[in-house]
Amino acid sequence: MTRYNPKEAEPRWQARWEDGKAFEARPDPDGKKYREKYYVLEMFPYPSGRIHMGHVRNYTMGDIVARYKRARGFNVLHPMGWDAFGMPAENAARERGIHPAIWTYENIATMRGQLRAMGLSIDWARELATCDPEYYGHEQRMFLDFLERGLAYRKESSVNWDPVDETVLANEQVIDGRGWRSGALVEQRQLTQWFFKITAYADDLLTSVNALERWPEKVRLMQSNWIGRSEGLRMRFAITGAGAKQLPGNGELEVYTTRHDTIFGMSFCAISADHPIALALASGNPAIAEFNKQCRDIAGTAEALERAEKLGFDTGLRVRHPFDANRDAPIYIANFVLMGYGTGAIFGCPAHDQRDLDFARKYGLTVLPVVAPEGGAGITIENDAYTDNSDGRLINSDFLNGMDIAAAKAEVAKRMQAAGAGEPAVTFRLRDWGVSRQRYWGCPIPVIHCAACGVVPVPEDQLPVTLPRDVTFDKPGNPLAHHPDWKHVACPACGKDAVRETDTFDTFVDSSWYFARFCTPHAAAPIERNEADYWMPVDQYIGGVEHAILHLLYSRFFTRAMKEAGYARDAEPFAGLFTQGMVTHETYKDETGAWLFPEQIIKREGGAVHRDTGAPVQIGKIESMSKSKRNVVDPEAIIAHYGADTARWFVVSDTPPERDIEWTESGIEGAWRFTQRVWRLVDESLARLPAGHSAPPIAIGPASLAMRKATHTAIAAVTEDIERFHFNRAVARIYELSNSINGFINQTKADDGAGFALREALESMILLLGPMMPHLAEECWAALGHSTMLVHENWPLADAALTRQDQVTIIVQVNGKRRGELTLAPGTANNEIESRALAMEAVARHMDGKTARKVVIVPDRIVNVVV
RNA sequence: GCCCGCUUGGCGGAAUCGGUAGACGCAAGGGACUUAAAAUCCCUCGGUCGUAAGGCUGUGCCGGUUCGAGUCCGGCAGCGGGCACCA
Repeated sequence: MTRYNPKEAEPRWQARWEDGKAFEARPDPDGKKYREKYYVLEMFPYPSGRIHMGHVRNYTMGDIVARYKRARGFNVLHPMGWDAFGMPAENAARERGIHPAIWTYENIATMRGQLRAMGLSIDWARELATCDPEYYGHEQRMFLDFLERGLAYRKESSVNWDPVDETVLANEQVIDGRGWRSGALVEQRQLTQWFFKITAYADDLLTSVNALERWPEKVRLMQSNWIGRSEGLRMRFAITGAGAKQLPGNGELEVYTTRHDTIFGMSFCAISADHPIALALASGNPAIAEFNKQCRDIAGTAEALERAEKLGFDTGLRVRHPFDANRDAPIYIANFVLMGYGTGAIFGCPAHDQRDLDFARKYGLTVLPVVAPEGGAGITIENDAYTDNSDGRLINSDFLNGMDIAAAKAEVAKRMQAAGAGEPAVTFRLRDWGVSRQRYWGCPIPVIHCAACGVVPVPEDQLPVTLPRDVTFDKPGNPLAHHPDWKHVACPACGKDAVRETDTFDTFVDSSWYFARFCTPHAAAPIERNEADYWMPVDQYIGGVEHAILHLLYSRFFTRAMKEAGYARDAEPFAGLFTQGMVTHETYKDETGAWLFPEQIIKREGGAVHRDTGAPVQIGKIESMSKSKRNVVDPEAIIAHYGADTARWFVVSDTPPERDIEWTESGIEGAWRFTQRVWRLVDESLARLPAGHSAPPIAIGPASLAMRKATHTAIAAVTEDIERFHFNRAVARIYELSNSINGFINQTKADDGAGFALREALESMILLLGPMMPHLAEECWAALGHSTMLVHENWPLADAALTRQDQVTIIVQVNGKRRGELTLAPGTANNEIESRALAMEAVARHMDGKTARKVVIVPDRIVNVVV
């Protein structure tokens, strides 16, 4: 008996696949139209240095789909690339003095080797890295097209500014109001930045997401909530008193509300600290200026905001109630009103909005309930606003009294419209996408700023605008801005001295179109439509849920923009999406509370000890693998020890792919045992197998027939499970088949057709596990006497005649409780089933001498005698 | 706070349409082979009563619909995720 040695076999098969260009994707092969395309893509990795188990899981799933679809006759595109721009490369430069490009390309080389060792069926000829000018030059080109179409624009916007590092921080880089690296207090700064007009597609992005049937419901919902459509009324109130006309808005305050039914409960209006009126007032009033600044500083830090008290500043201005000339309400500047949403101004109805209520209580404003719950005995408001917006009738509201909420809304909208003081409005939560980053390691934004001509696009023949290589990271701020000469250029329009834009793109821009570039990765244009139209959209996209909103939404926007600029046929990039769960592991701490790596501990009965010192180890929670908690297992070490197939098998066994999986030592051991078991089954069978391609035997014995049935049942089940992404179930079905084969081999006598049945069973099992364990499958396939590679084989087909059961077990119940079973031919008539059931001793016993009141029969399944 | 999801043996999980709850794997226990170990193979494995046959009970908790509920409906609890002054 020989043992399977993955260390030797895996590189050998990888080389053979490569030599045979087995995974090279060609559009429309042989000029024929009958092979349907299938584009499977996993989210490309950031080249951090080494692959982690999350990558192994993600890429194994994608590879299963790719190999399966290939075997089903599809023309499969399965590429790989690198999301290669981003901060860690600059951090490495600052900390270790290594150039971002060197660091990045070294990491790519390492990780490419690791991915290759996994035996993924990838078309490496299409590999790309976003930090390559060959890639980002096309991005710049498309940006200029977007600019021309008004899909990209510049505006001033406030950012989190770290005054020590002289850099803009993302929200998640601000911790307790301080920069994550410098620890300096973060300020809000107004900067002119580039934006993509994603809001232009807000409605389309929202309605279309619901049509993406092959996306998880959860992701569609998250996107819907993120876009956040609301229907309401925009209305204008007259500001009373002298001088009102001089204010922005020409004497009117425009507010947006979705609760116009509560207009009679209005006790104040509030405007944002950035509202034009607030800004106008601030210029003549230091107290207001100070208050506005305070609001902005709080707004910068998400955490502080959470507990922040409602604060207001009474402007002294008042608005007249639109339906009651005798009523008016004060205008406050309030810290909880956002300039970026609606009109930046609201009317406050404390009785029916919690924020308004908190504010009103603090400043002693009137709280008048105007909606009472249906059929209720009146309403009083203490500390909780009545915010139900579907159940209730209007009170204290003049002509609205007695109406339900919907009717009251309609009535108010009608009257405001008639008065020319309001109109229905749809508002989105979604904001335009700010893409400027004050960093070096990103795609340069291809524009030039000229004192005379303004913003001038870099002419096409000067693209790509490449990053200068000679940069220093010895001082804070953006190295591109510090570079002695890179930014100084002649204005393309007038020829005078001008400067380049030194901001680079958010790396989400790079990942918003890489899937399209994969279709024609070497084209001179960003996209070659003929080929791209053939491959796009991605049929199956696979990645982590953490990208459920931003990456996927940005890609959906970008594809729409590309379509508008003529680079794409379809608006939606990803027809099918699967979000896989994370890989978790137990955590370990020593006596001092320091985290320990899994390989530093030994498990003992009831606990664990340190491998070297023998000191007790505390076993902590099972958490997502992370370097900081040291609960990581290195894929390279696992592959070196067990081989790629075992690792691949483990990450799809037992746990449904969308859920978090726990990595365990015993789990990988179990997978390893199965790897060897498959080889052994094949190896031990060789002596008793007939040659390949023999016809089914004319006579077949009962054991061999049962084997054939088990084989075809497994084929049918595994096929369906892979189609539905139930890899863990497919694995279970393959285990069952291997158990059947093992039993078949171990039985003493071989009946008619045994050799044929055994070969069929083994070959089917090998074909079925091929997508999961491709190297082992090739090795077995060759051992079974095949000279061609398994990657070129077709997927096995289940013979319906062999998956049909010829005996069914019918459960016999009395009053819904299981009392026995009948084994009958499928399709047995109901009266036959009934009489057989009633004849059973166990049934008679539990009927207790009573007569059957009713007999419920589900053919081939169950019979229930009710007494 | 709002929205969404989940809850099944010691563990991961299976049960596609309301019809045998616990497939398959892991762990555990017993046995075979072996000088021994490893590897491998066989058996047992929700709880409980019983020598057994066979009962009873059991899918987070309470209630409902149904001949029949892990599955459907209502309520509650716990865990997880998303959003979070979005008017």
